Amino acid sequence: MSPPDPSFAGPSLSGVPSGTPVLLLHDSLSRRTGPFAPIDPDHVRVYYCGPTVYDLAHIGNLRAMVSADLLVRLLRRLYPRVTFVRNITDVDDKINARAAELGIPIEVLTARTTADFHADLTAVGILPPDVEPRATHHVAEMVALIGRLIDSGHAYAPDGAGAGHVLFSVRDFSGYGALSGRDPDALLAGARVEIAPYKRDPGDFVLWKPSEPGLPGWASPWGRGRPGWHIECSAMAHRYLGESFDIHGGGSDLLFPHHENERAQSLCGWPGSHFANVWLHNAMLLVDGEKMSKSLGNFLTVRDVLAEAPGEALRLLLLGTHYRSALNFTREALAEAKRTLDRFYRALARAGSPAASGVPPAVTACLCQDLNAPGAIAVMHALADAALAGDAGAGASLRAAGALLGLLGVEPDAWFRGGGEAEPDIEAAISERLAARKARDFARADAIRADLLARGIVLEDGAGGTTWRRA
RNA sequence: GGUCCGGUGGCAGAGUGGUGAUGCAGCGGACUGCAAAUCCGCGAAUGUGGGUUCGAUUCCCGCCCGGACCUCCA
Repeated sequence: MSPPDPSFAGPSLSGVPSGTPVLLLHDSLSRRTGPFAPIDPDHVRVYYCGPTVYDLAHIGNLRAMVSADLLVRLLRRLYPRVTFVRNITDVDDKINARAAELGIPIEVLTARTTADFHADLTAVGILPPDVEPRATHHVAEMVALIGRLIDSGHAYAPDGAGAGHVLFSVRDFSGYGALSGRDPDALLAGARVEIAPYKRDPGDFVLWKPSEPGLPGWASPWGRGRPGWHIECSAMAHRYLGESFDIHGGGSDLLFPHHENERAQSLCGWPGSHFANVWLHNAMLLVDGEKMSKSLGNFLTVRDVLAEAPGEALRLLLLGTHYRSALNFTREALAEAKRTLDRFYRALARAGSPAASGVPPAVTACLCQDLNAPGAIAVMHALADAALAGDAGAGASLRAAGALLGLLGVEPDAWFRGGGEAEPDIEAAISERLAARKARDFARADAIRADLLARGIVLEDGAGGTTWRRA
């Protein structure tokens, strides 16, 4: 069976210039995969939920970020302008608790965690968003939105025991539950709903709550307080992307309640708007078959993994499973991803430094099929085969394909030899081994090779002499 | 219990109403002093029972199994 034909241009719609593939995306709201039609084809607008900055990012968090990065990279190739907004949640009870636990100011914790987050994302080739709003910088917008919701009867500020709170009334939004496929009545049966006596309905959720002295708080019409979790995304998405925008994404665990509530707030706050036209949700990442989460304590941080393998290998591993399928992380798969990159870089080295190439249509076509990155990687394998056989053009195509996927960004030499101990020592050992081989002292030659291997250096005897690389 | 998603070779993992990609592993061979890398070749899969169809891995229903969500979560 032959690999996908690299000349295949993919599906196209009439009226669209031939050769321009149509992007198909799976929308969580409609539960269908269909053509993506931007509100403004000249300016695509995307919002993704970013991290709550109280702890190091784990590789499950990273999966959502890589999924978003792939989407945005593809959109930038297909459309002239893309605005990608990804927030930082820097006001949250977990943050307050962690800062108190560590005995450090909240601002120190959030600043440090944000910096760590950025470093981790950079290490796996994730490009920064166009706007990265922080919740604490947008409290005014949240207060304004809450005011609109109260004025329109979608939210209420209870008296008595609930004084200082503002709650969203799920009963006053007929579309509640549509995104997550839930019947509002059925939700009431949920045992984990916090039953507060001041709620009109057990499903009502907090928009604003009073803040104790010593904890972050802002003045508001309802007294000093702090925002609930969901309101920030509604407020910030509106500020930077408008009432209606194209794509909203995040992990599938955010579908309910977070995204359901965001949607309710925004649709009620700006009647007639659509909020997000398409909802994208990536499936969970598992470790040893179990969902990894901060609450379960079984999580691997991005740093844990980067200590074992290059960031690019982790990225390839994450891209190797379609974003809507569960991904079970294993060390074996991480090692395999690293070896795959070895082969790709070997192919690039073999192909030399040819002129720049466009992204192979087959790669774009795969990605346009609801971000089928595994399919795109399969095409890259075929290109690597051709490049290894001496096809310089295939090498250029491989590099271009890698660029679209955020891979193969360094030179082969840096990939194989970057970092580590000084090279003169290695070269000297190779010279000594060469002399031994010429003298047919293979025991000595093999001892030198074994010694280098123990230090992480692999020797390869080729027609052009002996080369080395780091294992 | 409710809602949703999924079960593809030893493993990972795509696509598809008409004899099932790709990678890893395995086996045989070439090359090599031996390796490494590379190349050639080989074997290997659609959970289960029905239905629709000329034909189902694909569409529909039941069953079994797994996962996610059901107000901390990416």
